Amino acid sequence: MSESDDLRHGRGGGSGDGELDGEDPVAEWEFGLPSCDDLAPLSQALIPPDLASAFSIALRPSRTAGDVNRASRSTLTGLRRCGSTASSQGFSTNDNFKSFVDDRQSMEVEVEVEEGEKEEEEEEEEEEEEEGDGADKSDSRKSRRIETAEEVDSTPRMDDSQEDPSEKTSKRSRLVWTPQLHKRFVDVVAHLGIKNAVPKTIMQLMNVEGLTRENVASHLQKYRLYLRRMQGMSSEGLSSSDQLFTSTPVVHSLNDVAGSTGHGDGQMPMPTLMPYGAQPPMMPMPVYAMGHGYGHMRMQIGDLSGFESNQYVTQHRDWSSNKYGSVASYQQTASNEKRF
DNA sequence: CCTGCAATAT
DNA sequence: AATATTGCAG
Repeated sequence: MSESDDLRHGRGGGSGDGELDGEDPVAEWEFGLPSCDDLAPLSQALIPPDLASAFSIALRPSRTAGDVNRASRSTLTGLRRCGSTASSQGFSTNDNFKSFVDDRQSMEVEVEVEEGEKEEEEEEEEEEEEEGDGADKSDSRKSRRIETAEEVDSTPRMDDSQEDPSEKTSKRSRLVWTPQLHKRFVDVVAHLGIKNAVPKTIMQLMNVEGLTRENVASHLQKYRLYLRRMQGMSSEGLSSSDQLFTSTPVVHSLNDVAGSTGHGDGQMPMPTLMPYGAQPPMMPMPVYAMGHGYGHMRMQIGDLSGFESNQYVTQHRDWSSNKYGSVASYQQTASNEKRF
């Protein structure tokens, strides 16, 4: 109990905290999220033409405007949530948020159907780095379900009969934290800094339709536990005094210290301190690390500063159907939080 | 009211 | 097993 205090930095009280009210965080939020970079060209075929032809796969015209548009027709639904919550907290920064919000349906949550089994989830997210020079990268990746028909429709599916996208009263089934969703979560958290990384704010910044504060809170709780473990281990071997100094380069408390730790790359934010080979036998944190079938743990960078494009070296195309355009670019000023 | 966290439920 | 809920303390 007492130990948990380090995480709570008294922000509760009342909403007022002054921190949120300020413009600082808000300003940073603007570029906070991944967007253009991730923008995986939906209109782009997932498989190279040559490869496709090699397998006699007919490349469909690709999902262009049509499909994309289809996937994004549920517009302002996201606004309702953001709007209401925002106002309740005095978030009048709509202008800034607008960037995200405006993009509305940036990402739909996926819901698990309890009785019905789970069909395939989203597609893959292969490591499409642009190593260019490397060239030794054969495309012999795993050619998974290549033609996953439409995927992202929109609006979370409820278990079966409960459909009331309007508002509450609808029992959202369990939310499935897909790697994409988690990534978004991590990105937001990482760039919010421990100070503002609270459920409500995270939820708002993630701007995922259907995401509730509870969803985030629950996930956040788990995420924190995970981080704690990591930190605990890494600092364990070192002199305990380091902890006292809180100057440990690691993600000391969450990821506010060196903004660099944030975002892994879809995986967990690995503290820069931990050697890649030093991974514990098995870290429980499935969803992100490998979750369902995404067992590839590619590099876990760990440093990268920021939100720039760096983090996506390994994988792009994330929240599939969303066209971020306005948000544009979190410049790199993203020195993000910390300080203060 | 909101957060964080453990325990507990599904 | 992964999430959701609940209860409690701040």
